[in-house]
Amino acid sequence: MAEKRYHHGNLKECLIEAGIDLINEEGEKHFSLRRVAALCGVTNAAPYSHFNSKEELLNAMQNYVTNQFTAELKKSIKDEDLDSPTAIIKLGKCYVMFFIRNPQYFDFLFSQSSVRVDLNMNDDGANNYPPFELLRKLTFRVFGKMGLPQEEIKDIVISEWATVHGLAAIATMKGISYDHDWEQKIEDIIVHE
Amino acid sequence: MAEKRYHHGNLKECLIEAGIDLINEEGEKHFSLRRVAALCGVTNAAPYSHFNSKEELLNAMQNYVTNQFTAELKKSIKDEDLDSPTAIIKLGKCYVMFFIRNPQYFDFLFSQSSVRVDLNMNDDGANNYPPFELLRKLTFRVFGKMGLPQEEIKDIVISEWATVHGLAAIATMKGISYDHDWEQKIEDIIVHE
DNA sequence: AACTCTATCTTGACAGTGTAAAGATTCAAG
DNA sequence: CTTGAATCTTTACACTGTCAAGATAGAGTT
Repeated sequence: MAEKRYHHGNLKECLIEAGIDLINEEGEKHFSLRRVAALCGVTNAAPYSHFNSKEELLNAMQNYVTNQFTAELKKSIKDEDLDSPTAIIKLGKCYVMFFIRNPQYFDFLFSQSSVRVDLNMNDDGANNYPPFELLRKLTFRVFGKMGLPQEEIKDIVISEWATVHGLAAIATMKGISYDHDWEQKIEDIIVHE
Repeated sequence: MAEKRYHHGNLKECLIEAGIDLINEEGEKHFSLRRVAALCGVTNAAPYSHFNSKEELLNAMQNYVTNQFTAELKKSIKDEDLDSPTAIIKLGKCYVMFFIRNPQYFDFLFSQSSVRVDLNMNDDGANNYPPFELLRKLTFRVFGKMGLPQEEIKDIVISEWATVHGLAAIATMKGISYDHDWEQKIEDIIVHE
């Protein structure tokens, strides 16, 4: 039982994590600034010392989850041969399975999200959405080695992202019934391209 | 100037259409029952004569838009040869372009939506999400004629849906920059499979 | 034509929300 | 020890979804 102090000491991070917990347990619908504040043992307006609005806290929470997502994606290709197509398949499978394991996160991350991506792929992709950037770099590496022209690879990148993102969207829809093993089926579908 | 009558006469439909207008103009964020009621020239609690909750009105609005979406999809393959793969491409292109023309609708229809789909495709698909059902029937028709086994066609259906749904999701993200012609690119990507 | 029933809309209230302003408390630097 | 900045509380306001009670109007019956 932590003693009740005037200064919380770690409120900013506590708000972010409590907010994510709240979304996991009750859904974004029942999320509110005041409830998150209460969960951290703090009053109404305390969050405004760290965030200028509810939306800013939600953005911070999205970044937190996105970092977690990106870390898992990176780990999924850690021991793979980065010049082989199997790495792309591993990455795509991880993309979908992350949201099958955490269905709440899909809507949370992508509905009214601040994902930034240059689909023209002209610049260095520095401020692109990190999961997309992982997929983009890996795909250019693999298909570049195979001698495919840049423009064709661009189409492949978009196609790959659409496939895995679409599969994640479908798999996490609330009214979906599916008896089979997603992990297996996803691999079949990705490989089949 | 409609005279101010106690009974609106057409409130239910008026609420649905005014609600959709509100979402188109200000986004789901600023949608509220009271504002929609005001737009229809009616007070706070009037909507409760036609809907038991805010969520019920939102569902009705989603159905309204989904019907519009389904009608456009049907029209897109009206003059096509339903045994040819080109029909599938037309349908898929229409799926994506609908949301590129109406970006607000993607989040509105699919975030926390009540889409119902049996991906096992065992029953007759009677209460499946209509746009999916269009794609499913058409695909079984085309690839059935080509002699492909049922299980393989099932995978193709899911893959097709994931692709067009994913493309729509990506194309309607707020932070996406893309200089080329979506309609052309989408066709390339769908055909390439 | 008068009456009644029912669907529809209004009024007023309540708890919960995001947010702003003003004040209280603590901590760290000088 | 003092002072200033950072952090948290208190209070207040407008807005929200929802409910209960009452007002109104139209449709059907007699």
